[in-house]
Amino acid sequence: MPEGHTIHRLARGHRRDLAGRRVAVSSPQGRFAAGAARLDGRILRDVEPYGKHLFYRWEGGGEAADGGRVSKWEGGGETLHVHLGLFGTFRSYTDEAPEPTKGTRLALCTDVVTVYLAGPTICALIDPLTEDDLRNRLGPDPLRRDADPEAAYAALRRRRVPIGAALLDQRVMAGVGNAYRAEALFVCGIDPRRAAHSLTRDEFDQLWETLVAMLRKGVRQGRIVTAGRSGRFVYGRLGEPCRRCGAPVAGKDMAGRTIFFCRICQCGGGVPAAVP
DNA sequence: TACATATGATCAT
DNA sequence: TGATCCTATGTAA
Repeated sequence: MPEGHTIHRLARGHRRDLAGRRVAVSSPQGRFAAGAARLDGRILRDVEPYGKHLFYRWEGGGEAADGGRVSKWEGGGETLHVHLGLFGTFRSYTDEAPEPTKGTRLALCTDVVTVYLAGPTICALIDPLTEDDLRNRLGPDPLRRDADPEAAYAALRRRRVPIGAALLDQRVMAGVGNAYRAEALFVCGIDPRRAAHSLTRDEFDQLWETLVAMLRKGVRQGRIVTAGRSGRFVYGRLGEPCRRCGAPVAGKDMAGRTIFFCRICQCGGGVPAAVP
């Protein structure tokens, strides 16, 4: 589930349900017990998405358990950082919440909602310097208004890897995952095996616009729908007929994951498919 | 019960 | 490139 659209959608929902409210924070599984104790009972100020990362910001510095000794966690600087990785999932319950599953790392409860987080790659408190380092390593996020596509273009021109690999590199742009890289390259008629730096300016512009449109649609719909009412062009369709030309969809390992593409429709600078 | 699988990322070699 | 970490779900046995 988690590419950038999922993260931005979660941020919206959590901002709506949790921000401005006092939150009971716990870690049923126990692996985030210390962090949860730091946050428990505080008011969530805001939730910010960036690429596949979520940042939860809290009011106040909390009452230090050790009686007020200044630590790096105090002073209002701590932020909850969540990255879902491949397996992470959030679940929200507005009615009665079920018992958390065995792997529930984090529980956030307000008077209106209970949120469970299981399986994240990252669930940790970070200080501002750590957050800076992290964000400086991320390329522009097509879903953010402040995204600067020039930075992504410049990064692509420097890469000596295939464009299909470069799109998964979060330093190039943040938020694109295995499904969107395949779908966007298909729509733009770009062969994923081409060198990243070989993209023309026009090709890059079209690719960026396509990703912005696709990701936004994903946020609206809560799932990745790129072809027609409920389908996808190539992602996960190995061997099935291409929706444009009928040739079997190809699969190839690229950057450790399978890239799906059409050898006919994406032969270099092929004719672009219709943008959804 | 066991296993395969999944839209991610890091670290070691 | 391969090993590793994280969890839930669906299918096979």
